[in-house]
Amino acid sequence: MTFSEENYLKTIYHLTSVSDTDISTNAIAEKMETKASSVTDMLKKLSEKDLVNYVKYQGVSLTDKGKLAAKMIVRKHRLWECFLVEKLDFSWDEVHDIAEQLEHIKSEKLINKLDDFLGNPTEDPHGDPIPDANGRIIKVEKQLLSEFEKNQIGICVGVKDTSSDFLKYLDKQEIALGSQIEIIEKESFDSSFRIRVGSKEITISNKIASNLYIK
Amino acid sequence: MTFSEENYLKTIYHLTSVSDTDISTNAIAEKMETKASSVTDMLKKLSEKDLVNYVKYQGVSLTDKGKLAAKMIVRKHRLWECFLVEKLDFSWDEVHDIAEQLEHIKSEKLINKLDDFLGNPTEDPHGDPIPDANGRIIKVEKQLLSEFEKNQIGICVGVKDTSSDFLKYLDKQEIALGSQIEIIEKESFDSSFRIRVGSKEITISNKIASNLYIK
DNA sequence: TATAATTTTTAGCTTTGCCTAAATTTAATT
DNA sequence: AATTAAATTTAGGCAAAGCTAAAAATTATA
Ligand SMILES: [Mn+2]
Ligand SMILES: [Mn+2]
Ligand SMILES: [Mn+2]
Ligand SMILES: [Mn+2]
Repeated sequence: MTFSEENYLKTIYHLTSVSDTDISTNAIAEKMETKASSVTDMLKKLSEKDLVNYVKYQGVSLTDKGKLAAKMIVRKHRLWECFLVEKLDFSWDEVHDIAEQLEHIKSEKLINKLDDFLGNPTEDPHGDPIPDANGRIIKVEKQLLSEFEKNQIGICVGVKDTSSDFLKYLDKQEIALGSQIEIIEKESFDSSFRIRVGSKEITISNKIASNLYIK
Repeated sequence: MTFSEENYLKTIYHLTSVSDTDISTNAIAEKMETKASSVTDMLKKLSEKDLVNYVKYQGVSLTDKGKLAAKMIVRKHRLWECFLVEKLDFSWDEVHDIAEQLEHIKSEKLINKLDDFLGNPTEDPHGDPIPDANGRIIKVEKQLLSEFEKNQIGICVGVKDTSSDFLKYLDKQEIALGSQIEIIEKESFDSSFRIRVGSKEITISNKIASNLYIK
């Protein structure tokens, strides 16, 4: 499987986890920052290999084979992110781009040994679940902070947006995975939040609150 | 720089370290298991980028820029091999192919952090030197076992052939880096050797002796 | 329902890296 | 020195993965 094929599978997998309906050519093109015509070409190729169910003009979905392949790539991506943060002392906003490269390294043995070396983590540095060697995922119940109400208290367990900008903003506000967050006030006008993080009280916009997972 | 360009540079670098004259198109083609015409194409491209000095029909050599780039690839290759053996518990005959992939991961920061994580090793699992971040190499004097004479004693510090087959043979004979080797007898007829490794006495062919570095 | 807008596919072109076969240059032998 | 052999390059093609522009299908709207 080529890098490009792997990237398409991963993109379809991620898009599926949001909507669960068939994925459109344009949605894939947008996410991959490529052209719809290029996507069509690749869908034919993936279909030929039984990795996706593709019906002209009707969108695409992963076959079981394709879903497993996608999960294995996600597994590699997230395990490498763990490695970078926990062993090499990278910060969580630096690891994604490097993991985008490392996820394409081909060796079952390598990834399983890496898994053991890291102590078989179930989540990556952004709170996303890591599929095991069989593709099984432990789902953790979590809600967006934006869905919380006044006086509720929770623990930050993940981020939806994993962009470097957002993660650095969280660092600045001293919000990290494991931080306790208490809703002090919810401003009805702009849906911003007044929250307590540790000992500090800060105000965050609704956009921020919509990208923080709380449990 | 593409994977292919990197592989060509690395190959030219390795061929140079053997002969130090200009490298022929055919030599590169043979080592890379490709065709001479493909090599010619790539040499033009590398020349265009000032990575090699290339004169039609006259062979090729690395420019300073090309040599440094090659060393950085070798550095990555060997550091990853160290990682695989020392941290993930791979054996020395399993790591080369995986390192062939890992050496193409692009991130200065990654490789320097990996270097530190491993304790800044100066040699890889096969006894080959690891260039530092500036491309400097600590050369260790070493001779081939085949050049040794009767009654000489030395320590095995490297292997010339790094094929899995040869390394597995050495494992079977319990010869490893650091093993003490004593020449008991040198058979003049076939240039084979009777040697003592640790407490055992074994006979090895000249071919084996010509692939073991001793100090 | 007919037309317009949007989405998707097809057709044809580009680049990279490889190939085979033919031409050219260099090296080795009469 | 002329011829033969070997090495190298050129010419022309192919597959992967991308692109633009045009055609076709689907969806939305008047
Ligand atoms: Mn990531
Ligand atoms: Mn992640
Ligand atoms: Mn190696
Ligand atoms: Mn090595």
